[in-house]
Amino acid sequence: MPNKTAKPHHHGDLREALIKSGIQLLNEGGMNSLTLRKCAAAAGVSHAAPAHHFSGLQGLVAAIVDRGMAMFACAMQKKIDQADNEPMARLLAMCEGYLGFAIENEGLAYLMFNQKSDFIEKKVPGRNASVAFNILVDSCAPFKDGPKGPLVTQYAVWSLIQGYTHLFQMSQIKVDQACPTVDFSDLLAMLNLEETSAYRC
Amino acid sequence: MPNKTAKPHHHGDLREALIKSGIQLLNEGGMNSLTLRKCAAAAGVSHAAPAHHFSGLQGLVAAIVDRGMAMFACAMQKKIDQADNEPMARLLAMCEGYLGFAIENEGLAYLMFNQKSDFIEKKVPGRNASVAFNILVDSCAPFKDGPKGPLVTQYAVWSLIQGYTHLFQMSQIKVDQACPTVDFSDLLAMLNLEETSAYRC
DNA sequence: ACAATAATCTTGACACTGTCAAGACTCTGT
DNA sequence: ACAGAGTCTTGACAGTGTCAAGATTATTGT
Repeated sequence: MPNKTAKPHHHGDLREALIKSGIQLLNEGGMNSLTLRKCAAAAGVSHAAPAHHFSGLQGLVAAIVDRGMAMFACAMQKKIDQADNEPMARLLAMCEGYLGFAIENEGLAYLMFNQKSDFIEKKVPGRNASVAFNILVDSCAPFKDGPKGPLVTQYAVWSLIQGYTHLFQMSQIKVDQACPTVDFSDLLAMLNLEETSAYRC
Repeated sequence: MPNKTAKPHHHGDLREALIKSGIQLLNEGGMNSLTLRKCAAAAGVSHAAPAHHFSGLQGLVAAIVDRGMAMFACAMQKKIDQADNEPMARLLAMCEGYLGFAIENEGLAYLMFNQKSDFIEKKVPGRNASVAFNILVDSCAPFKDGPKGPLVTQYAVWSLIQGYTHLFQMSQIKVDQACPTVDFSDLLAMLNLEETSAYRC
């Protein structure tokens, strides 16, 4: 009879374990620490085992990105829910969730935000990526459309927060001691955002 | 006597050749195509030769980034020089140079923009990176400072163009057929930029 | 219940990578 | 001319992703 206390031949939930190991490796040692073999080792499994759950490294990355997107969406939504029920406060909260997630999950966020999306070619972005994207869209919805529709507002906010996050990650935004700190609310305040006359819900 | 037509033992300008090969590899096959051994092969030299010119792969990358920054600064300056002598036109031109460079040198730009800068720790960013950064600063100079000084304007513009470029590179901005194209001028127009009353030169 | 099949994991191999050490070649300055 | 510095080659090593073959376990059909 099989000894249940000893290591069983089947892991049980290797796929999940590999994703978790991968995220941990990412956040501990950055992009270059994410390795199929290290994930396998962390899960206590041989180096070729992951191949049966993901199509190579690319497959594992895709799964990790999808998982990350779920966490990302959660982080933003949580901030939004804590904010005042007022469009600008909620938009800022969304952005703070965006940045906060990137800071707290540096390696993971780097991986996520540097994935070429299949948005155009396959028209099928990851499920959780869509959830995250919709949070951004919804946060922008209460504001007046630009001359070319709502996309202008969305892209402006997205570009601004993504750029700020990116510069932050690349340590190009100095958190200086001398001059007053420039935080994201200062940048957001520079955007010409007008709320639509009527609150919709 | 040495036969000059045959391959000489000394390359002549290996350092330069490696940088050029590296940039070509980057723009042809993206980040994962940049390899010390491939650069060496492209320069017709053994796999360990590069070590005498750069401190490993990291050193080659640093040199390539520095070279890229020079090209980047050129691209922006060229656009600025072609623009009307008017602050907003020049700012937009700078941004178009920024984006244009990233599009024309996809792999190189990706590498450059994803390098963690030593701006804070070593206080010494690459020489050419400073040149490029100063072009951005100068382009923002004619506009009124935010409540916290000129940094707000700089970071707003930088974040916006960097974010837009990044999203573009990641194919997250759809160049759609149905809805009117959102280009960067639309986003820049959303920024609250007021020129200072007096033109300074 | 039991055999066939599928799923899961291991082992071993391969090509490719960066890096190092040792040595061979070539140029330069004196 | 010669010594030394600079430049490049060769060979080796540990990691890496990926594949193929096989061993082990779970599931399914009858």
